[in-house]
Amino acid sequence: MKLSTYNVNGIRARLPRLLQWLEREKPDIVCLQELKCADDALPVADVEAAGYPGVWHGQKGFNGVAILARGEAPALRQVGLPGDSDDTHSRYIEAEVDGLIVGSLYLPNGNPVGTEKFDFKLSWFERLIGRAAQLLQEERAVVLAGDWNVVPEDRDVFSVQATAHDAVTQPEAREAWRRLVHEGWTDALRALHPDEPKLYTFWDYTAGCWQRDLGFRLDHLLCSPEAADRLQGASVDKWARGEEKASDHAPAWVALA
DNA sequence: ATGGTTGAAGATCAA
Repeated sequence: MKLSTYNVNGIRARLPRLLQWLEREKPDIVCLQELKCADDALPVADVEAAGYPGVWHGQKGFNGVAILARGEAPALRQVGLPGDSDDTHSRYIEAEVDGLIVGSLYLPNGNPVGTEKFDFKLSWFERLIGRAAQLLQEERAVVLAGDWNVVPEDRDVFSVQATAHDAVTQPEAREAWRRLVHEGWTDALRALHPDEPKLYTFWDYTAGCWQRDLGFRLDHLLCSPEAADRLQGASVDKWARGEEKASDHAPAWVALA
């Protein structure tokens, strides 16, 4: 079973690329982020026609997450994270597919540091950690996949110096990430590629970053112990970033037994 | 030269 996560950066603008990627890679389960599209404007019929029914949590303008499954509709478990009645962002959706619990998440970017946006990032992260703890208590196979907007370690970004003031490298965000991982989650990409320096999943559109391979590792798949026991592979579909009209993120995936 | 690009919205914001 192959589970992929893909920040599409606008599903309507990206639909041809998304359908091309689904056809080529044939993932069994797909977590999408940054739909940037209201629920009533989502290209649900096109995605279903490609063989992927899904559960969707759209939002006009920005955010938006979904979970797709090949051939069978995911069973929706939860939309949004509890704990903040003022949070109107569509950044979390959770479903069950073929016995696997799947969360698709888009953690707030948090730039610029020192603003309420960064505070929101950290508070949202705490709410996610709370949900993750509940999931671990179920002692089932769970994968939390998405755009975490966190660079876990210095080696996961092209330049520490150039990104020193970016919200994705801040110590507070990394501390939250480590605290979550240490609860018992496996960072699948890093676990299966412990010595690979460039596990990048995002390359900025500007300044020729893609052409020069100046990337970030921002998209992660965290596996519960029951899912980690089934880990057979994990990688990045880097080719997708090089296509015409590509998202600035590449899909990342895990293969589970 | 404080640069560069993209998407969605709408005359900017978020990334």
